[in-house]
Amino acid sequence: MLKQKILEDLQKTVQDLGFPSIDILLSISKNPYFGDYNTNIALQLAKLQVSKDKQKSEEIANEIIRKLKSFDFAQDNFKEIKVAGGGFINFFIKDEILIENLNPKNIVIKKIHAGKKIMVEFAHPNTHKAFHIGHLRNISIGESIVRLLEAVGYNVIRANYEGDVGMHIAKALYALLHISPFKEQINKVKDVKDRIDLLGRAYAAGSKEFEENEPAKQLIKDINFLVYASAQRFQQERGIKSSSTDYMKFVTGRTEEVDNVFELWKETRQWSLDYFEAIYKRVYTHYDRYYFESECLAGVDVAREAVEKGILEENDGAVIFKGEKYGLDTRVFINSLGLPTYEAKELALAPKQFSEFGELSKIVHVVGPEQSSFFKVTFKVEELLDLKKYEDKQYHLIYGWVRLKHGKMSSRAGEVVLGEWLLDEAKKEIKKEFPEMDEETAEIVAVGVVKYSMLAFGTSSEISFSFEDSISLEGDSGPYLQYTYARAKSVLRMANYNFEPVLSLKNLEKEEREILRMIEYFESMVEEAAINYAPNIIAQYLTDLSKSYNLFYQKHRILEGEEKMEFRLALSCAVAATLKMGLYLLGIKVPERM
RNA sequence: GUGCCCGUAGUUCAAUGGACAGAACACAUGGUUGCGGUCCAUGUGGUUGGAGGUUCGAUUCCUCUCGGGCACGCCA
Repeated sequence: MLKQKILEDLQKTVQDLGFPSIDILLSISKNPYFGDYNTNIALQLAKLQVSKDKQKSEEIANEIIRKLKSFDFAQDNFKEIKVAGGGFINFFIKDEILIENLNPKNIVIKKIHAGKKIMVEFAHPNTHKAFHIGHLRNISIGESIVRLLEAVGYNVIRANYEGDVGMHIAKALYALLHISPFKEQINKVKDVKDRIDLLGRAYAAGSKEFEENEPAKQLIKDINFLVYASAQRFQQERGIKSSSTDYMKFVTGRTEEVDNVFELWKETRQWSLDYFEAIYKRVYTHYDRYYFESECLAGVDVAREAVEKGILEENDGAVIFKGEKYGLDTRVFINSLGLPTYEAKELALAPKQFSEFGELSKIVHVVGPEQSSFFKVTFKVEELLDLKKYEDKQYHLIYGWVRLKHGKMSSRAGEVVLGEWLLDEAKKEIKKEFPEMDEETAEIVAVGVVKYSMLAFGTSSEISFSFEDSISLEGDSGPYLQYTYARAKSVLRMANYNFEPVLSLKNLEKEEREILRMIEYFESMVEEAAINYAPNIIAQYLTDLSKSYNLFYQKHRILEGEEKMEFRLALSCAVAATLKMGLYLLGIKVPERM
């Protein structure tokens, strides 16, 4: 974990030598031939000078090295610092320094961002609708980012914004109120799953009617107003400021249904929330704050204020933002009926988020790419409303779509692949593959399979999920990492290892040193992954670490020879600890046996 | 029509303007009956969609172009 210190010394060196101050990039070396760390700083500095020939950057590199070597730190930690490749500076760490990393108390991540508070908003499923594999990826990413940020010291607030008003709900409620057999089944379903199943079928039936049946369509629109009225009543009962709008005046048909709709909305909304809660638990997630669209109806009032300030404008009876002069899209905040759109609700949400937990350094919204235009516009409007409060404080973290590789996209819900189905299916496949495995381990591996597949790629890239690849113990997969962990633990068990590392050893084998290098990099990998919101960096790192360990395992015997054995057990212990911590950062559990 | 994202080995994906573009899967050859079996090694495989430009240096930045996805005043 020398990176930070090397950077500090480089900074000081550059300053002492009178070079212009620049951002110093210290990279880990993929190839040990280029040392353990390297920097291109001399090339960068040469660029800033008049002369551009190669000789110059090598001269600068040598000058830097000479100065660097005068510091105690360099004397103590490196067996060599040398220039190569026309100006790169390569750092070779002393073996005994690397070995110190085996001490468990050295495998820690410095909380360099301590004191900062950040909100990560993720999951956001809509009630009355399916929880699909996209939500699963969203949660996998969100949960991992939360853990990464916590690891580097952030105080993280976990938030979830769930849609509990809108047309999709009106469609489901319509079917539950007016279509057989749904209306008869409402009082019969008691189990969470049966209830969610009924909601899914009701939503499908309601959507169909909305498309095909004109009178039904009108009725559904009325129910939508009643849902808004219900949400308003619900929040007022709990003392939350709602909008000043009287939704009842929009209802064209019978308004006496309002009590029915209110009760039904409240009841079925809770069904969804109970179901979601079970899934959150299954994938090891929880939230500090659940936000609901129903508590953001006052966004219409914020939007109206924005009209008075000249930020939004009225147009054809609606309230819109003309984005053209900012290079953005035009978007509707209040529709011509007077209902807030998603945009207006966001204007009510943001002030809540920024006021409830004290000073936030940022809010990260984990949301799909299709919302890109939406966020650009709402962020801009919020900045226009209060620049100091919102500038650079919000980030839309895009996550890509999930498809199935051998794509039967069908599931019980019809159009989408359910998240729970994917978890269950993964578990089934694992049990088929490992008949001896106990239930608890199978569940841990199944969640690991799904989560790893969701995290191993860049967050914004679309992924195609393949059971075959994901479940494989070979190569790039969750089980491969879990297996490596279990294997290391098995050896430690067998040796009754007492976790007291041996910190001296001469003549490291190549494979041993390679593992030590990997462990040396762990901390900076975590920092990099946290800053860039990139769990895939950790996934890739853990795979590399596992590969190094398995190679070593194959070539050398651990339980053999006094001194070697102690060292190799310490090495195995450190690998296991790093794997466990790394997998924790991905939101994946490790089985002690598998 | 406008804007955003993507295009890299047969396949799935990496690579903050840097060293020979890296892994995994698949394929070929070989090692290991062990501490844990589904482990390991080596090899084959690339005009980074195409054409220009900037740079000592471009997968990365700029322009054009082809192909795919998404969004763009009354959904969430």
